[in-house]
Amino acid sequence: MVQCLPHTLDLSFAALADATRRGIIVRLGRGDASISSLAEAFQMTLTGMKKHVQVLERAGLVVTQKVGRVRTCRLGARGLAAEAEWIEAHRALFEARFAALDDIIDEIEEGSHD
Amino acid sequence: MVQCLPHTLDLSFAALADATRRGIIVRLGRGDASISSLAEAFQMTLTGMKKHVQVLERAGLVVTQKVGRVRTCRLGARGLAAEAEWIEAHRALFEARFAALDDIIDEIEEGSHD
DNA sequence: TTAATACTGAACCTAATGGTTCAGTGTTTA
DNA sequence: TAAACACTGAACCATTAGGTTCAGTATTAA
Repeated sequence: MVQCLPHTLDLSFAALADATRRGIIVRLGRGDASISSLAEAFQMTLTGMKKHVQVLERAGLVVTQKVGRVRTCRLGARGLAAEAEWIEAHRALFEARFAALDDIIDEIEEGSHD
Repeated sequence: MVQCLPHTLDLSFAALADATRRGIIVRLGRGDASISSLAEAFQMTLTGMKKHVQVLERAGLVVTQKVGRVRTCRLGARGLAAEAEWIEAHRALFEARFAALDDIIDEIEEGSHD
């Protein structure tokens, strides 16, 4: 279950690697928003915001729907489950490494007695 | 506590957005490794691997140390804590949104009775 | 029907990525 | 001391990212 298509994680981690896009996620968490309201909130052109939303959409983090002339953006159903799963699964690696390192340090300190 | 320097998350999420670099993390979880052994494992030039390691190092996910002619890479002490924290904190946003959406769907279905 | 709104697409710009090769430098080994 | 090894740095290349402007199109409001 830990194993998932690398492609998906590539897209979603890349999407999260930008402060504006993380801000968009936070904003959409408080309610759906149009492209233009997001553009205004983040002081950016419509075109620029549309690109950010597209990045989030390709990553599955946001879905959009156009009604009339307004495109409404909302958080995607996929959520952050896959990303949370990868990070949690690999956090253990770091901790295990440091447990091992601590043992080594203990050994060194016991050996030196300074 | 949830709020942290955007810069750090920018770097670490960007570092995680590449399958090779995620692979390096997994690999280092099984033990420290030199640049050249990583380069061989991932079928890449030394120079290419060094760049990946630098990206991970700038993100604080990996630390390196040069002894003699060998640079040894290991997992960084920072771990994935900040990234896990952001993702977990914002996972709730998605879920809350979908709880709200479910309510709306319930209302629509109760209204239509088809 | 005209004007304003909301988006879209193409084109452009600069900087960063992800890789390479090639020419070093310093370290070990024979 | 000479050869092999492990890395380093500069230069290059193609692609992508993150933004812009400008010129549309479609929708809504007056």
